[in-house]
Amino acid sequence: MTRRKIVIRRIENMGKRQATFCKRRSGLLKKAQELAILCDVQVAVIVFSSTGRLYEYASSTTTTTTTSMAMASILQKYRSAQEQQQLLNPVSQLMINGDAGYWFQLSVLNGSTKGAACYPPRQRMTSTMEL
Amino acid sequence: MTRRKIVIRRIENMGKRQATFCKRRSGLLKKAQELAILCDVQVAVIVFSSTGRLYEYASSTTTTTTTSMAMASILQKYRSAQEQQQLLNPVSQLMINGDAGYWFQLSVLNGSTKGAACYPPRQRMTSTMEL
DNA sequence: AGCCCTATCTATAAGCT
DNA sequence: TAGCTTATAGATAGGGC
Repeated sequence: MTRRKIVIRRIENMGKRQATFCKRRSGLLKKAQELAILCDVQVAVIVFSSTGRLYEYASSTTTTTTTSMAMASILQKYRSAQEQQQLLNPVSQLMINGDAGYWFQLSVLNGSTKGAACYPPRQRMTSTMEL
Repeated sequence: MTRRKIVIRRIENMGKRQATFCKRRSGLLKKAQELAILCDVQVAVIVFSSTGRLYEYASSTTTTTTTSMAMASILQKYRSAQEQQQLLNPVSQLMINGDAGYWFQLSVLNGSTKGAACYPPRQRMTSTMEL
């Protein structure tokens, strides 16, 4: 982007990587806010540094007074959207929404269809789990 | 940014707003991916258009093979981080993590402190709810 | 670890299809 | 409504504190 063009791959030098992280992280959050304001849409961004530190942005509405509330609202909507998608095309993904409270399992095994849906989930399903 | 400088406020013209949304949305998702790769960090972006259409990006790991899984992983981590924050400073927020399975209610009413925590949640709490 | 500087690269507003 | 073009605004790599 600037004094020299760079290739998009992991920056090996730790100091440079940290410096770039600082700059680009702030740039990303700014862009997210601009998008939300300019286009009047809901935007959520979550970033975890390699040390586990959290940076976030969530566009707010009249009913969301804090970042956490705004984020919660968007994540709620995201979960709903994922459910819709799952219902429309149940076999497209073995697992969705690993962190949500809703679970749908639909799979074809040995020529017979087995299905299960429960809320709240009793057990997390993974792609390697035997059904 | 270009032929003319613009102010960051809602674009009133619907056609222009849609066009800008299309461009900036793709720009944001690209920047998110670049940040994740360059700096080797976890990044999640969720965007909902005004019509409710979902656009997303989630940096993947060796254990996340789909976008949904990658997103789930990051949202899981986000929820954990929010819990940590809440435990460190319980009164800082009335509600956190509205879409998660953990709930903490701590509030001061009429001079007396009332607290409650339950999992899984029996009822969603809002900022206007009587405790 | 975070700023400043600034040359350079990238994103994108307008306009047109 | 999604692309294409181009001039210009914005982001940022490298370098120095």
